[in-house]
Amino acid sequence: MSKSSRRVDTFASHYIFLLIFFFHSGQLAGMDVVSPELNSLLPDEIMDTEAIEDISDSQAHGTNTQSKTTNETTVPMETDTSSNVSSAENTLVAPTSKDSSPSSSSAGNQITISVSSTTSSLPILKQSLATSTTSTKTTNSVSGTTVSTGGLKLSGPFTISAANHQIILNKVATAQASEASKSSATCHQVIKQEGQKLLVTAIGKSGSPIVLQLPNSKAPVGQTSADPKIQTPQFKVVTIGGRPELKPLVGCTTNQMTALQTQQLKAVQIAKKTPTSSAPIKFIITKTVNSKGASPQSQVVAGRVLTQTSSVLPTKTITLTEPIGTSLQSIPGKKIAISPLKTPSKVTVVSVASPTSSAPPKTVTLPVNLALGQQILAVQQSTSASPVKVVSSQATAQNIKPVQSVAVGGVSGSHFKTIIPLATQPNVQQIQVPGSRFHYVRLVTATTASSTVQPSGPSTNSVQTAKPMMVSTGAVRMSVPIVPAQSVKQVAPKPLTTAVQGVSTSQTQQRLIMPATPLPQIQPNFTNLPPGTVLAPAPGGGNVGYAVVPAQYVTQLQQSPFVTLANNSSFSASSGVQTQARLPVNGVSTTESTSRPRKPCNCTKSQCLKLYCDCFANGEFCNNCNCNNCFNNLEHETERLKAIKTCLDRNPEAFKPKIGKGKEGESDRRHSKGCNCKRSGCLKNYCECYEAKIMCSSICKCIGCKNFEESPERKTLMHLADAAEVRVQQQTAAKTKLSSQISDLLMRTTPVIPTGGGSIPCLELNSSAHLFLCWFRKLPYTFVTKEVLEATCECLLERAKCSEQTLQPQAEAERMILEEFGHCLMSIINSAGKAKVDCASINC
DNA sequence: GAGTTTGAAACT
DNA sequence: CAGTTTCAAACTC
Repeated sequence: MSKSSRRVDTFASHYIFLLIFFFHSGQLAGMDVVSPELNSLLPDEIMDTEAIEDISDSQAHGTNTQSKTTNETTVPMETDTSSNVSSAENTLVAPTSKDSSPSSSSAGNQITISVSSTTSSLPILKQSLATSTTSTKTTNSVSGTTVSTGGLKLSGPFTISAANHQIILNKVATAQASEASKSSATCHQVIKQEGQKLLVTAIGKSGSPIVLQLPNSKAPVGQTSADPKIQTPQFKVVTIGGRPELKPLVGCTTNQMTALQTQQLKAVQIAKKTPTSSAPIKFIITKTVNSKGASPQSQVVAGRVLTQTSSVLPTKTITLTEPIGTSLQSIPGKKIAISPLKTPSKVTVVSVASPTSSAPPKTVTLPVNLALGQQILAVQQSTSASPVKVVSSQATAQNIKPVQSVAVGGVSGSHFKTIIPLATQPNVQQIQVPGSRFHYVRLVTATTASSTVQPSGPSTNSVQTAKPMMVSTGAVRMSVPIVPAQSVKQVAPKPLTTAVQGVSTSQTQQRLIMPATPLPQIQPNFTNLPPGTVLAPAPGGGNVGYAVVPAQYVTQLQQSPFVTLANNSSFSASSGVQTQARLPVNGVSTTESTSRPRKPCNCTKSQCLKLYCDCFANGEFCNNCNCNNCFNNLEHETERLKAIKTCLDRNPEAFKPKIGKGKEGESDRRHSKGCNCKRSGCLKNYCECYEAKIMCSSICKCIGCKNFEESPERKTLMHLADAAEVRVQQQTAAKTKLSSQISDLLMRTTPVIPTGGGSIPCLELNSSAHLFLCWFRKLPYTFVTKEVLEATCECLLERAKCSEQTLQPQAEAERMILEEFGHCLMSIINSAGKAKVDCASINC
């Protein structure tokens, strides 16, 4: 188990944020804007009954706490702001690749920031880097830094608070948009590639956009000037609801790397080597949240206080590699503590290091995967004015379509910038909650077609799950049950034709959640959504949407190199996914996926959009099912969303697990509603309680229930079931043993052809004799009876004695024995053939 | 595999 | 909320 994995087990309260930016090279322009409505659709809290219960109150209290949590080092929650930076293993890997491979060429624009549990090779940001102090009590945070190594620079108001075990990407500080536009390029966060691709995000109160700039191949790396003029007309930068009251950006200059910064970078590298404290770093990426009634400068995620980074903080440079097919995940307007994990969440920015970059790649652990061309989300409001600049050093020219960035401010006061892709290529931004059974996928559908496929960066992120986490955003609390000690790996080594990358699948459950299409009327109560939900894009449902996508689906997308979105304006992968249901759920945890195999449904009339359908009820897409007229797929996302809404309207807890914890003193597991059995005695699988292998409880309304502890019928059934199970096991074991014995016997009976002379000539058979012997064994035993064998052996022994008495040489003796053996066999064969003929004649 | 039984979900 | 209908899984033959 990796170091990080152990940490996961140790630090269940640490959250890992995985932000994945999907960026298709051809789709750099294909950025989607997340509308406020969509943001409103984002679950304020995702709660699981068990998870909530599992979440001790101690953690629950910390969710809203802010600055005071800084001193709570003992609490493994996000409130823990222990200043031990060394422990923080947040690596931001920004490899820049010049990979000109066809697949990569398109992907070249991708910048992936992924949470990686692997700490080995990645540089670590240490607390030492974060020398700045935030306005809040939170300390040891680095914000508004520009991280650049080599060609790519990531500069902007992101805060890395190693001390808090948090890495926060801050949106641009409150600088007004106009100022931002006018301000020096440093204030803009521009991703510019070859001068054609510019992604601008105006996240945060400040109007200053965050620009990920892919530097022109010819352009010197590190050139981060975000001159709006330079921004090609291909990109429209729209500031999003910058607040006038926001503080001006400070330290926007990203191009300049102060000596202090350099030292910090070094410190980071050093930090990697230094043993870290046990406390994991929590990485939190939050979009600006409406600060109604709340301090705009501080945000609490999962009990942790996210504070604005002070502008004083020196900028950090993070090298980012471009073509990383990953998705940035963030829920705009919502704070998400994605990983409740105890494990230190690492955020790895995986980039293909461009050979041109002289500077060695710097890694900053960030729980985020960034893919250029994707939305930049989850930016915490920060007082720091320093923008984040991301410059890709990709030298390969890429066809990038114009991108519009649209200001989406004004919703609940939340301010965030989003990038609107003009390409229709759907992008999936996967939000991974490591260790949790949830998969959050943000689907961004481009409006323009872009067929290029980007291979996902060979980044592997493994994160182990921990206990259920609770995340609070402002007044919102989100708790996510997490499968204990399950490792979540993100493997995107394969070049994928789809934009989906960075799959994590430790899930044991897959549940659905959100509408993929901007359906304002559909606002499911995510609180009631079952665990294992996945947010995914809806193919036909508009530009941007959140779809509830089974994690399996995501996995399939990632794993399947055959899924292609090319030339498809819609998310055609859905069909492909469905047809690929047999693919392993994920390459990582196949066992898990098989641990809970879902039966294929057989729905015929419900279109799999009612709770009759188990797939739908479990928030899963139908996969390899036998259903007819199935609408439980991405192709019918609209209908599906409506159905979800209908179900939730009818029963807000429709998608909650039915089996939850019972009252105190009762069994740990009980049916949430109880059964209503009348004729089955609750001893058949008709009964949901019995099916769940739990006894009926007081809330059941069953008649003639026999599913209680002392029930003799139940005991009998249990015994029978146990006996049957034992019998099956025994049979299986017997079969296995028999097979092994047969194999072993065959191996033993196979004569060994000696290489040298043997003392027993008759056993030394040449290859011909060996083959003959094999054939002999295949003779019907009726012809090779014991008597026949004895007679044969006697003949052979007699021949051997004769040879021995006549003092014949060994070779001659062997020959004589073999001849005798041949005679014997011929006799047997003749007898067999004769018998066969006789039998045939009789049958005739 | 077809038909029956069963109980949850959906409907009224 | 109760009664009825619909539905698909579980079960039986």
